[in-house]
Amino acid sequence: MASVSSQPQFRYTQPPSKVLHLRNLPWECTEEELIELGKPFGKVVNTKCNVGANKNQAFIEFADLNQAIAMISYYASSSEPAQVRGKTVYLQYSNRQEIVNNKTTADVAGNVLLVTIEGNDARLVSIDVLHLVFSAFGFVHKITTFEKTAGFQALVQFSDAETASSAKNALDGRCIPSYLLPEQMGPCTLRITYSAHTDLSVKFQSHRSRDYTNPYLPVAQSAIDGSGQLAVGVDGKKLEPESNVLLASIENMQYAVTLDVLHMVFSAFGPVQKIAMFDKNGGVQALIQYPDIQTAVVAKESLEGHCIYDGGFCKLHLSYSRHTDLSIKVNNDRSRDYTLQNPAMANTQPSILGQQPGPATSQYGGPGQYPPVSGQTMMQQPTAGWGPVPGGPQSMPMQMQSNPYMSQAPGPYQMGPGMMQGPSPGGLPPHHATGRPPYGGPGPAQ
DNA sequence: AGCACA
Repeated sequence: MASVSSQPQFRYTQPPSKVLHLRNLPWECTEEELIELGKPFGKVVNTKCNVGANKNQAFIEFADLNQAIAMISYYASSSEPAQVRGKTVYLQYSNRQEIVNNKTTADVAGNVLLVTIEGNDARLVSIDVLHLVFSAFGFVHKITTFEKTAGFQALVQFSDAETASSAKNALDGRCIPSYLLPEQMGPCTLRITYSAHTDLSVKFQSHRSRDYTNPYLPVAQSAIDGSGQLAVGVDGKKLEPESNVLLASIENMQYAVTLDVLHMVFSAFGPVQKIAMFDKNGGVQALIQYPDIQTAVVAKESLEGHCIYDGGFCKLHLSYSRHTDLSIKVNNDRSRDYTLQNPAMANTQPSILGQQPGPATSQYGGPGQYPPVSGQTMMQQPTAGWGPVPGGPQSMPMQMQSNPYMSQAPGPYQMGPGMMQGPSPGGLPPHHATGRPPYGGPGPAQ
């Protein structure tokens, strides 16, 4: 009755192979257990575990066919079945002749994790947020971040593979909690595999790499803040990947935000060297380049979360760019290099706008001062001035300055150092604290 | 308990 012409379905009909197929394995059987099982019969040259939908199958490949035959023969006549952790394992010849591509480093557990951050804003995830997230599982020794075709990735080094495994198991496929991210950011999913690395090489503390084990490691220039202090701490406390280039995204852009508007807004804090605008994720973003980091820091601290126009319109979100020098190919309505037409102005010459073509010329065609940062000045904008953001993080320093109630307080000096950078040698005076216009120093240019 | 695409 039984036809012998059909595909072999029973183990007795499988032709011998040096690859054995195992089933009914315990959950997450390890390679070591498979090797132990096969070792009495010959040399195990390859294995693959966690095969199949239930992850309870595996393959063992012997160096020689006779070794596979020996194992099958033994258990075919043995009163004791093959077992792993006390669980009976069923063996048969595999219908494959070799195990393909098994255990190539990537899924061998190690102390270093390769983390891919997925999401539109993945590259805005700071190394500090990553540190915070992974520190929940144990001491994080080092983190490096980098950009690959796979996206924004990080290597996270733990003491040992056990700690790394617990972090991987808990975090793989999960999103970074939104409260750790800037509010406009979309979800960021973590994809985690083991890295083949065991010890990362971190030469500097910087916005893209950290060594939390070495307090004496030199700090990269890009990670030093305006007061010359470390913006990074080996304890991971106060950390900002500061840059002289700001990335601005504009939320709720009910009104057109032009290059000139941005230039005026950001010039309040110092000379703007370059601006590049572009569309991203259906919104508008811009990169604004200052000559130095401290100016960018002040601008970011002052403007973050605030709106260009009253009513919550055109809310600014600022982060530090990884750029340090923008490449402006052409001056147009989306990008401009303000240093080209008058190189001197980057340091001293405030009358930028008067030399620019375009509609903004009329705004500051006169005295050539950087616009003082006050509500009044901002009100010159088409519809409104700077408005406090409803429910925003804090009120604007410049509004505090013009607030009559504030005059009773001992001035802006009560504001913590976090609100603005203190004057540093050759740096930007805290204009919105003192009431002086920025760059109103000796010999204001006319 | 019955053959893998990472």
